Amino acid sequence: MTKARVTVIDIAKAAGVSKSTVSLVLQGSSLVNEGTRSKVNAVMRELGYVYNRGAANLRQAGAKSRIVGVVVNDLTNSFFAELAVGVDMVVQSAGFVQFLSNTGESIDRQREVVASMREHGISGLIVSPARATDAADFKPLVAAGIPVVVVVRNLPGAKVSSIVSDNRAGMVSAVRHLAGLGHKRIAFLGGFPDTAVFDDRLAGYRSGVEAAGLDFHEELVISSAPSRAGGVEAIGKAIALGRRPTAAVCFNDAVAFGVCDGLRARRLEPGADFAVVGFDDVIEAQAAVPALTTVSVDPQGIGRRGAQMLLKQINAGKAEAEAVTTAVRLVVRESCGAGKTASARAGKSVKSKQDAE
Amino acid sequence: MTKARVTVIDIAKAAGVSKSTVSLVLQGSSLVNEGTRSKVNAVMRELGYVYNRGAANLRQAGAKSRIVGVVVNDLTNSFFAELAVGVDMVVQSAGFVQFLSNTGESIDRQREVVASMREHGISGLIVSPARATDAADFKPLVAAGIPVVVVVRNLPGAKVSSIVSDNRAGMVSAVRHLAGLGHKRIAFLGGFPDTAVFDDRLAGYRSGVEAAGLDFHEELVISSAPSRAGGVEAIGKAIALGRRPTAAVCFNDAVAFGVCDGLRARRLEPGADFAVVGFDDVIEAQAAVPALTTVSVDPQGIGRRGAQMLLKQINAGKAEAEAVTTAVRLVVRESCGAGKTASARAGKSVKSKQDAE
DNA sequence: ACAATTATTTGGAACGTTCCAATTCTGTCA
DNA sequence: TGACAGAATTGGAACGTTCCAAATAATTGT
Repeated sequence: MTKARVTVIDIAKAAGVSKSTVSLVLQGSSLVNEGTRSKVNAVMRELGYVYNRGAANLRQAGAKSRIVGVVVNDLTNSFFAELAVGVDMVVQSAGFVQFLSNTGESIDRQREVVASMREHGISGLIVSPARATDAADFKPLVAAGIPVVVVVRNLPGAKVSSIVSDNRAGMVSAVRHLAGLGHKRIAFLGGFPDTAVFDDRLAGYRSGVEAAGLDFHEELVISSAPSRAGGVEAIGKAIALGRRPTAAVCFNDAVAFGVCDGLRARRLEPGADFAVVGFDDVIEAQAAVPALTTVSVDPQGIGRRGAQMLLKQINAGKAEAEAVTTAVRLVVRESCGAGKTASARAGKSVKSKQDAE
Repeated sequence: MTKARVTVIDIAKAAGVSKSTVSLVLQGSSLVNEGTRSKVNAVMRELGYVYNRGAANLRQAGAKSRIVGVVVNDLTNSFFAELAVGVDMVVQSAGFVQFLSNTGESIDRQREVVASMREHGISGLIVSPARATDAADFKPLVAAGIPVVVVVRNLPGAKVSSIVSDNRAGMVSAVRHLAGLGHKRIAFLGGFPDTAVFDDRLAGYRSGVEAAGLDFHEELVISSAPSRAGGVEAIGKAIALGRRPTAAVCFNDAVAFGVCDGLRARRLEPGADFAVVGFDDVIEAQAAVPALTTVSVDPQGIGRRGAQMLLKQINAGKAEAEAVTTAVRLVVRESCGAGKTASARAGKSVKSKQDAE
């Protein structure tokens, strides 16, 4: 129960050196004699000294606080939780620590947390922006020389780095797979049309359809909330169609699960009676029955990659914005009807390959 | 692209007042004249001032940095992700910000992140300790007057607050439910025996069994890793038993899912041929087929509650440790064989009630 | 109009660190 | 031995805020 906090001056006094020397030791400078260094270290341990990073980066103005901010729009979604874990891994082993906040798609909340993070002097920010985020919102940050990396959702006008998955290519391969299984009418289900991610995935769907020599039908594109409930709704409309589709690619896995629910409610078995393909490859995808065929995007990898990019920019002082899109791959399981029969070894993922049943 | 950071002094100069006055405004003091206040605020907005919290809490020594540290052992597990979201909610709306780190059950990592958080001057810590955490590890923190709240896993010897779910009662009600369905041989599957949580749940199982007038058989307790794979393993051993059980309560949901896998591999249908009950109620529980009957612990609620407790202690200066255990409730779905037949409306949770089929 | 209050405002002096310039200590070499 | 280079150390002065005591301005009562 020591009263006052032990400071660098206390250490200096106890070790019989000056505070400057202690500071030097703290920074691992090579200027200090080996003997003094170990003595100082010993005293620090003995007195239970804890470094005061706040004071430090008050002095080294504007420099490195070793804090990175991480803002995600929905931590409840395991996709983002994985992403955060990825970020944490590289950030942590670089000696940084992460401020993590959840916006729950609230743009106000987002503004608040970003402001708060700024006050705390973050040296960089990784953000998966809430829907309808204004690109200008991050202007002040970059103007202040704080690197920003946008992940998962692109932010059209902003001059910041971004890293998004290859939504287009993912959908193309999903459609190609279904077409290879003989499907002629393939629907695109779910998602809000006002987002960049939706546009990309839809574009991929369209070019996949055309590449397969099929016709693109407007009516087969049915948008809905990107949720399980949305999926139920979308498949309902799809089935009500005059010429109903026999397969669907879904905006994301949540929608795909909803589609499966909707199918079963109509006594149709996903996989056998109707092919379903998701997008994201959330952890539940391989656990579900039938296991979901889906486009895997490796959120943790995105997190790691984004963190690396950010750290690079932090260290470089000021790097210019770069935009990378990460590869995705189709993981064929059961819900598309192509997988081997359900076995206890569910979850064994198979590289995209058109092994028709 | 302003060069230097704008400080309280710049504001003072521009507004024609002293820095002290600006500081007063910043803290919302009632001492300052309404006119000056609004003028200062205007100037701040105009110059794009950002508060430097680091400098501030350097001065108000040891006081409030408005940062709380959150350390979880496995963020990938949606249980903990939800918990983090719960914490974030209350912490955020109290004007705090959270440092979140993931230990991945590594005790070294845990030590590192806690140290790092301390250097950053957190004003409190919420931690779900990694397995085999030494109670003494948090001694320095509390000695320094930093409140610590342990969640989910108890830390026997430590003089810190804790909030854990009522593991015992949960298991009692699970067993009671199964017994009410007519099961006579109920197994306890999964989990590592060296943890406090395991002990509690096992104790609950035992007293549930005895309360139902059944005999406790050592052989029906089969431990394993608390994972899906562990569940597969455990059910394998259970089935190999001379007199095999007809139902099982599982250490957690992951184990329960593994048990279902293992049953299906042996052509047994969970729910119909063998009753399975989990623990935790992770989000996948209601999505799975069959939907998992499980003990719901509301991780988000624990997060909220823990955060409130922590904030209370932070504000109180120094509150003594309190230990709370939160109520749990059995959610009856399909995997125990008691649920209504699987419908599209899966996920409708039912309050524990012995509605035998 | 004057003292007595009360309402505002204000210069330093901290807080714990890092940086700079300057100092003291070693040897070493002529 | 004295000069000199290099190694090791050191005393302030910052950094941007808050706090304190004290000063100034505005208001009141008489």
